[in-house]
Amino acid sequence: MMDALTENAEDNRELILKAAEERFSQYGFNKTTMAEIAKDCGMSAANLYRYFKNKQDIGAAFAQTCMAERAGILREVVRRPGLGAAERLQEYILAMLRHNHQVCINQPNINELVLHITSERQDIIRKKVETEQSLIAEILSEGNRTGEFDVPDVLNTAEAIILATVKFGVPIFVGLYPLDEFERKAINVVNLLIQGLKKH
Amino acid sequence: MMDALTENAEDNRELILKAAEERFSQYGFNKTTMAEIAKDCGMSAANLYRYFKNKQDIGAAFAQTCMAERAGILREVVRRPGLGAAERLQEYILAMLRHNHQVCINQPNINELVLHITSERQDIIRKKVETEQSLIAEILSEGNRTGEFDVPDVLNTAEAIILATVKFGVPIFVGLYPLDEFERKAINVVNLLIQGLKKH
DNA sequence: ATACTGAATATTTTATTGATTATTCACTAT
DNA sequence: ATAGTGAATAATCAATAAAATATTCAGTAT
Repeated sequence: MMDALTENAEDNRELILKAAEERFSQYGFNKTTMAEIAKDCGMSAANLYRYFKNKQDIGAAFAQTCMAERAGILREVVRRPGLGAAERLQEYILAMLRHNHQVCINQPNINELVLHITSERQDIIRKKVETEQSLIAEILSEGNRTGEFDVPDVLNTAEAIILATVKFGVPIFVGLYPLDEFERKAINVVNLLIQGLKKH
Repeated sequence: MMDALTENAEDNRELILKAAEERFSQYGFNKTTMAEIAKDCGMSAANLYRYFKNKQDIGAAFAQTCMAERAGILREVVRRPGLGAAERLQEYILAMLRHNHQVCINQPNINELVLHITSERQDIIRKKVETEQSLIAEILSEGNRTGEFDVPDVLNTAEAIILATVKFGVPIFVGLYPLDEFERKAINVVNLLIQGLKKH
């Protein structure tokens, strides 16, 4: 899979990533050194470069893990049984808002890392948006199927919903209002959107 | 009006503000000194403090001018004759997007200043949001009156529309896509919102 | 009193340097 | 060949000093 590395190479990547994640979340990206990560793995700093191009790439891998965790939480809402489409969309946005809030408040180091890395790795953002677009598309399709919604272009509409709810999923806005006010605002927006999605 | 200052005090404020605006837009906020502004006005730096509490307050006054200019552009759309409510809302958002874009591209210094000042002067932001909320409320009320819309809570809905279109009016997002793609996205979002506002 | 100034002080920015850290490389071991 | 190292180099950070700038103040003029 990785070009010139054999069998346990992937294991080594995992090992390094685990050590790095530990350090990153405890002390932040800038304050953990390659030497520290290497020591945690029982190897030399130079050897890290056999598995990752540079420190930023280790950060990027971690950022992707974080994105995947967020996607997992959102996917749970999409798959959760017993919700109507409108209800599900609202739960989805609220879950996003709460998770975003949590990470920013409780894991500022991680958040800072993700922010820093993604500012130079647009591809990670693109992939994240793509994933979340398809999750919302799933909700919309379900709504179409049950007759609750009437959405002609599911993907395009999913994109519009992401755009319209940017304020609830992006870290920079987190401090702006207390969580409960934020939830109120999110519900307002979602209700407006749902009005536009419904079959009339 | 200003507490202890007489007649031409207001004129002096204007003079200072004009000089400052010139410098700020040409060289940026940080790179213009109080001494320079003072020299442009033919007075000493110390004397500036009779008219403004400090440099930041001069910047804040300028920022408010910029906000007022933006509000003026948006107000023109709200008052423009011969538009349906839905059409007007779309024109409003597009005008906001284009103006935002313009300022960020053509006057980066000004934009930087506004960004910097408003980060420490939440009151200016609050006032801006309030103004724009009432402008959108005007559009919604008109839509209600003509029967095009059916919006029970005009102010609340105006707030939701502002939230949902944040991405088109806030400088940080400007570089994200080329203008025409941005317009396409904005139209998508507005159409979705309009669906939700319409009388059915 | 109001309007203003030059000089004094306080704060911020910039430049410089030394130390830390990331990254590369020549080399050893298997 | 692959996996690894220590040492060299390059890039970045942190501490500090020097310079520039914001702000205050004591005092002059009207």
